[in-house]
Amino acid sequence: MTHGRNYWLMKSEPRVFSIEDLAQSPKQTTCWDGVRNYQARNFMRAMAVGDRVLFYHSNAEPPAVVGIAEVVRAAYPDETQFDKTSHHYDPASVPSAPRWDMVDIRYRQTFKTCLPLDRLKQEPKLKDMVLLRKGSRLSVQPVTEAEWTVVVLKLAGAKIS
DNA sequence: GCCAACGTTGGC
DNA sequence: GCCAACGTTGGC
Repeated sequence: MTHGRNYWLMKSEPRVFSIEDLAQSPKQTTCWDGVRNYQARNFMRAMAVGDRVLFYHSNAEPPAVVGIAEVVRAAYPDETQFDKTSHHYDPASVPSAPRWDMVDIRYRQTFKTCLPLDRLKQEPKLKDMVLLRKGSRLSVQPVTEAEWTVVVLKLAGAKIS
């Protein structure tokens, strides 16, 4: 399982954009706009086409990893930063030096049963996951290959994807 | 709806 | 460059 690819986790509020919404998007693909945190942006800049993403529902009942997506386009400028009508408009960003980037991700699968945050916390091998760190709010974060394997194979019982 | 944890802003 | 004030995130 050494594909040279990297693994990530991305959070979305299902009331705003759920994994079902992703599955029903044109080409089952969406651009991940609106990220306005430098650390999260830098992780997106480190993404490559083919990287895998755990799709996480935050502010949900229960909060949970619900499935898998993949990166289909590497980082490029998020146009909403220049759109005055956008909630994500950033007046301090200029087109000659865009401050905020986004990537495109495509749906791959929804787990038969979601993996609630509580379940992840019970797994000793996941104790160092960024998601489980106290106070961690990063909406885009790295996942190690070992963590990916535990989450996808052991807990979700899915085929590696 | 509460609030702890964290990031950002801006006065000094 | 410090730090108080403020805004946001996200579990509970």
